[in-house]
Amino acid sequence: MSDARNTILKAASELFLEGGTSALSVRAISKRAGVSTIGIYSHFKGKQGILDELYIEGFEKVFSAMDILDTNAPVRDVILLGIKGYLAVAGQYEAHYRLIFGEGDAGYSPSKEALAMAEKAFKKLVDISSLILPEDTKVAEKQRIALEIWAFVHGYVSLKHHAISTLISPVEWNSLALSALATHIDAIITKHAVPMPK
Amino acid sequence: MSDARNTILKAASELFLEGGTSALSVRAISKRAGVSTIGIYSHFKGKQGILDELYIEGFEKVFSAMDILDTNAPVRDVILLGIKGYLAVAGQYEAHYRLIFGEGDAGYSPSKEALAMAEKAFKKLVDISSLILPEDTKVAEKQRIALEIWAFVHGYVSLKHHAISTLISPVEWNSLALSALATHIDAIITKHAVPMPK
DNA sequence: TAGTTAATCATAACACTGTTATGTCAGTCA
DNA sequence: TGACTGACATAACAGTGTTATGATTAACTA
Repeated sequence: MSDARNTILKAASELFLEGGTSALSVRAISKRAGVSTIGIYSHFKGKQGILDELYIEGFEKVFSAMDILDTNAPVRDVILLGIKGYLAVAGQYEAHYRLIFGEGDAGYSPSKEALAMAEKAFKKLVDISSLILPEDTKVAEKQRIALEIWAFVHGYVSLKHHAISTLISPVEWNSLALSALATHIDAIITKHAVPMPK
Repeated sequence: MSDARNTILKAASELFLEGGTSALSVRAISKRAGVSTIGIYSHFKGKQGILDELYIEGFEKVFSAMDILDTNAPVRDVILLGIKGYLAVAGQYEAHYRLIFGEGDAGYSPSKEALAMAEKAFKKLVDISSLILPEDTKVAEKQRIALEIWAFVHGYVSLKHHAISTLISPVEWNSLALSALATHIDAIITKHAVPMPK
């Protein structure tokens, strides 16, 4: 019953990792999975359904990469560790990452379930980001800071995917991102520092 | 001679602004331009050629948006003005922006001419970014800072395009980006400040 | 047990995509 | 005049996602 489903999903995931979205045609998936094209439609909601699964798969990777809350290092280093994990996942699962941010297949828009996964990951990011903020910080402000960090990190990843990346010296993008983020996080910390009581 | 060329290009640009990449099929362009599909291939290098023109068009918009060097305001404000222009262009020409950053049509990769335009724009960004750095700063360091700013701004724009944008309060994304960038630029300035002579 | 119902699968087709082979026609140049 | 080059049109090819049609199988029900 769910045997064919897993076979299809495995075939899709493999093709996706190998050749990205361009290698992910319905016929290619069904061929590798050893089923007919109609199988994609009886077990999933067509190609949209397949992409949804991969979208969720990608966010799960990101989610687990940020799983570093239970260390007792300085908060600054904890966050940088989370960013490092994010960058690693983005590099290792580039096709998934591109899909998540619309660089994979124009015309795909995530379903409700896929969006729920994205929301879950963002909440985790908010939790991590909150570590550098005073406890009584409002939720909106916490989200603002989390968005700030996310935008910065994602900006590096996305620029790296851009064709212009060849123009820039082949230095490690990840270390560039990490040092820039370190600077910015320090700026956030000092800005939100509890003022000394008079 | 170049009459048909302009007609085709105009039709393509209109379709692109109206419906993005999904509305930009070779047949749709030729139909609106009143020519045969083969016209796209005799006047351009197929769809790739059309996308190249739009890619360059997009970078030209970005380029001119950063055209604020000749003001004599504080450098910090000059840069923020450039960023404001960048954000405005990104919002107004979303389809172009998505195309530039691979969110438009997977499988498209810019030609040499298109990349040259991108390089030109990046150099301008480096020039602007250099305003907050000491004059004797090395080129590599200037590029590093420019990349930093670009990544941050682009990160906001790209996240705004992401489906998760609905999760976040509908506050103006641009003002969020501007305030975050202001914080970061201040951090850069203080970090690169010429140390007081002992 | 017999009959109905639902899900799975295969074949083939439809409408769409970018691209191109073929052929026509007009203009240019030697 | 004759040869050639470029623009144009028609139609086709190979690919895409999707679905209508029909066959087979499994499960549940009367």
